[in-house]
Amino acid sequence: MSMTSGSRKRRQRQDKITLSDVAHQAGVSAITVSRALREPEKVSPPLREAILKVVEEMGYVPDLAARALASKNSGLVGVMSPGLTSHAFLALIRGIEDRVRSSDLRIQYASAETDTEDQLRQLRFFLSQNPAGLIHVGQIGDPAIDDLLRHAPCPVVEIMDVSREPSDMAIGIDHRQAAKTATRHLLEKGYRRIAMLGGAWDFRARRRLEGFRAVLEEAGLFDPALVLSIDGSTSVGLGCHLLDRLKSEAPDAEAAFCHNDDIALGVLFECQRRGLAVPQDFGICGFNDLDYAGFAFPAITSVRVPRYEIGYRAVDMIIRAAGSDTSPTKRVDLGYQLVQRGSTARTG
Amino acid sequence: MSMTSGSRKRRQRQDKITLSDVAHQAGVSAITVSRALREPEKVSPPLREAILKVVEEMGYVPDLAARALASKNSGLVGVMSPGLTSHAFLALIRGIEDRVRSSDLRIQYASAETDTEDQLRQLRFFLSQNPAGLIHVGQIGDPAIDDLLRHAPCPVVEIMDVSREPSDMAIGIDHRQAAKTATRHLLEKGYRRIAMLGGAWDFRARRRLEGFRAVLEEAGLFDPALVLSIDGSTSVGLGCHLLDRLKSEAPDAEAAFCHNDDIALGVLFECQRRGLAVPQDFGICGFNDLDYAGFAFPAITSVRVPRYEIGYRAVDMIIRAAGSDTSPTKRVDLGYQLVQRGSTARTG
DNA sequence: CTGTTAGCGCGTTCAT
DNA sequence: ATGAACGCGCTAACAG
Repeated sequence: MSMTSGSRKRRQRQDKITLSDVAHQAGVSAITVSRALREPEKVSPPLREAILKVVEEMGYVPDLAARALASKNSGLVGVMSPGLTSHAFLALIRGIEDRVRSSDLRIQYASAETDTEDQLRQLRFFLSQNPAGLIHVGQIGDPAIDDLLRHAPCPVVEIMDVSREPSDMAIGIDHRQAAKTATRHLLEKGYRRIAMLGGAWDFRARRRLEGFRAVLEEAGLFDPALVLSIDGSTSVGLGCHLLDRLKSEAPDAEAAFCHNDDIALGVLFECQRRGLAVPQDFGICGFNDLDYAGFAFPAITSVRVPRYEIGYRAVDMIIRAAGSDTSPTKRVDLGYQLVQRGSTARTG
Repeated sequence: MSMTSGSRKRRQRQDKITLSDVAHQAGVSAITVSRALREPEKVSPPLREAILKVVEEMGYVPDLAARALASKNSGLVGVMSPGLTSHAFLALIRGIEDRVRSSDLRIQYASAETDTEDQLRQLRFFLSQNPAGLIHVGQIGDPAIDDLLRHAPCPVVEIMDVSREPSDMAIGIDHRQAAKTATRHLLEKGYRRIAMLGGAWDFRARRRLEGFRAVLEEAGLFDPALVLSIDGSTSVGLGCHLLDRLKSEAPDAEAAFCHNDDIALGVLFECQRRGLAVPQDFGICGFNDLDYAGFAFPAITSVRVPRYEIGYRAVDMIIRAAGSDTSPTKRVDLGYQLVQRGSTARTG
């Protein structure tokens, strides 16, 4: 046909249109075009319209690198977490994007691995872009990461858990308390040999284990043999595997507080496979209250975490922190909610 | 205590360390430090080490905006898709990140909404950063988006489906063929009244519908009343809802080819709730083969898509396209695999 | 192998 | 309300 797409593209790269191209065409100076774009109210209406028309015609697109360099303001907010792509973060990301849409900020995600080295790599990478803010899924305990966050030259919001003093700001829930509520619920339903099944023991999972353990110890029912997990990421398959292990190591186990809903779902399937009736023979409580929890059969009791709101307000906190000098709220606990469903609805 | 974190941070922003700070300290010129960092082999070993030591001591971090501006090379690859956070893209993102790790590229994700306007917004945003490449989950049909991609001044890889001529390059599978295979499988298992249950009819879903329809029409079994969907994103809950509707509108329906595994799982749950035996009374085939498909009870038949490899090789294609002038492979079909499991294992 | 010069495209500052 | 000069931090191109 015509020339290859490759050469066409290469050519285009050369004729990049700059601010002064537009200015020249419109018969004004570059700075006026710049203002017409960023601070329209500072340019007289007729001129403004004329400029915007030229911008449109020429297909001018501002160069964000140049803008960031000149203004020392990248407008970039970095969001970082291991396993950011997990189902549980979907609502979080929606919240973030919704809040960002009406601002001039932009978001960049980094789905780091769980190891410290990779997280540091990603953090440094954000820092090299003069970020306007950082959102970090507190998963820490690592002093090197803490240190980097504490010295970051921008607002930092640690999200999901608020049970400890944040480097800068934090928003989320108290995972220790949430676990207590869930565990008490299982006790109230008459379960006694209660297990905790989970995956990687990140910071939040450890907090939940603390809550779980505290409640059961108070009741004189805690048994470390009922706490099962393996390293690595959680999955439905892992839930199946853990129930298997649990029932072979402790056949009398009669309920499980699960690390998340994926695990809970796996446990449910494995119960079905083994002919264990849920909730009569075995009770299941998940965590996060993902969309499917309410639709499983039986529906899965879970702990609802306000993930959308956490994301929305995390961005909000960054905007506020950048805006005013008055020190804003540093720690926000949004609370959780135990959603009781069929998987723990044992009667008698 | 001491001063607030806010003022501390503000101070830090001022003492940003630049290349010439390091150069001064090390007693060399700025460009030499720059080279020591980017092209170490061009600097004599002793000098290089001395410089890197100073870099380390001063905590110098390169400014990517300045680098991008000066070199006209941002090294940024934009990944864009509606619903990027869905469970199905987890493996894709892993593949992308794994390939990128050994390169000097960096990834930025944009999880656009499904509407054209938002997608255009995100695309323009990428383009304003001089991207080194674009990865787009072909979901199109929209001429405005096609046009933007075609004229992008960088390599563009459309991923997931390869059933049509790409703007630039494409890698994925043929969704039409995949649907044919799945539908034939249901026929072979003896199902006759076969439904297609889905969510948003994006490009790939439409392709699958074509394949589904072609096979059933050939068998004289296609019935438009058995194609059910609603607008909006898919979910387990939607799967439940659709089975409900299906059984009330067409009580004799005996199998479903589902838009994805989420829908399939919802259908499975709803069957359980209704006391419909799977696979005897009702057969279920999903799509994607997410991790849980193999662990459900019964395990769910699904179509495995090589998502990890698609991500990995998409980045690879961008790197190759940027590297050589020889025009590389434009369209790569990675193939799919029907994974037969219990949910369609009807005997007789 | 190392340094000098020049400028990437834009926004800030200060003038008009 | 508009513009001129300058520099952000870095690297390309050339020089030595």
